[in-house]
Amino acid sequence: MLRRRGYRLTTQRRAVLDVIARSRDHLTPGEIHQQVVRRHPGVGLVSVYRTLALLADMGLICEVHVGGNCRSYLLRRPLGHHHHLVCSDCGRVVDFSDCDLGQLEKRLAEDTGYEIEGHLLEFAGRCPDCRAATFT
Amino acid sequence: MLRRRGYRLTTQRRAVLDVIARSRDHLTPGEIHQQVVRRHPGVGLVSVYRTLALLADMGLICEVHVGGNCRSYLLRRPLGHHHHLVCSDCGRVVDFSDCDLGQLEKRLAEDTGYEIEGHLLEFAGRCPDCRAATFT
DNA sequence: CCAGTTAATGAAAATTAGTTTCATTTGCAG
DNA sequence: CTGCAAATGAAACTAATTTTCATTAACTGG
Ligand SMILES: [Mn+2]
Ligand SMILES: [Mn+2]
Ligand SMILES: [Zn+2]
Ligand SMILES: [Zn+2]
Repeated sequence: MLRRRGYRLTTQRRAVLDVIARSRDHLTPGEIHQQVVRRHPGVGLVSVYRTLALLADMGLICEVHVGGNCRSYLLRRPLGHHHHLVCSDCGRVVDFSDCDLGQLEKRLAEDTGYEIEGHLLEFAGRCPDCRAATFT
Repeated sequence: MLRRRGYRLTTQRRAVLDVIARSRDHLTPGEIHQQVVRRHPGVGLVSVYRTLALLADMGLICEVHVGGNCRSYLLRRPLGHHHHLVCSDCGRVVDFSDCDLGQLEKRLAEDTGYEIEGHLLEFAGRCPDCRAATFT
């Protein structure tokens, strides 16, 4: 796949991909680097970052948004359970409450054996203002 | 609300909350600090961080998970559009593909005027293994 | 209102994460 | 093979976040 897009197939890229493919967990760049170095000492953390950017860009790896790593906050307007629709251009946020995921949640719980505790749902899009601005 | 939970109502906490409440955007700790300092010079960035942690903990503010700030990756197993169910204990990830949000997406688009481009959906829960481990 | 207690703060250092630069290496097309 | 551009690693650099600790100030009880 890398080749097909004109990227070179280097040992470091192989190694990073190998670690990610082997693991069932999600790993941070640091963790990936640690594992890479075991077999390939000398591989730099920089290359791990570069490879991850590349792979994410190509859609070969997924990001997981667990926990409070993401730092961007706003007031909780409706105080209860709700979700966000965020403008990908200006960042404006609209809240909404009806997500109706109970059906899906129940099925997932049955299929996987997980005891589901909650969910994160966010839509991204372009707000009316930003859309208008484009056609000016 | 702070008082009710036994926390002191300090000027810095007021200030942070005030900035967040005023703004319609989501703000990073740094941005919040900048605005706080305008009216209250001398307030430390540290306090902003501490206050944010507190408020998030109490559920008074929302996090927004936009963009690639979160660094945790795993191989994209099903290559197409899909979502994650993450164990909140050990981090194990299950992929699933049927999210059926078209209905909601359409309604949101109509109600808000946003041109919706995509969504992020993640469930959190405890995997069978971790659940079993509890009852040992 | 006042003093005492103790949670909360700010300065500074320490840690951690991520990016940039640049000389050197290496994959790969020819 | 050879040559060259892409990719790498070391190191410096920037930015974000946490820890430590002496000082301050919010609240409690009188
Ligand atoms: Mn919200
Ligand atoms: Mn996935
Ligand atoms: Zn917008
Ligand atoms: Zn688990």
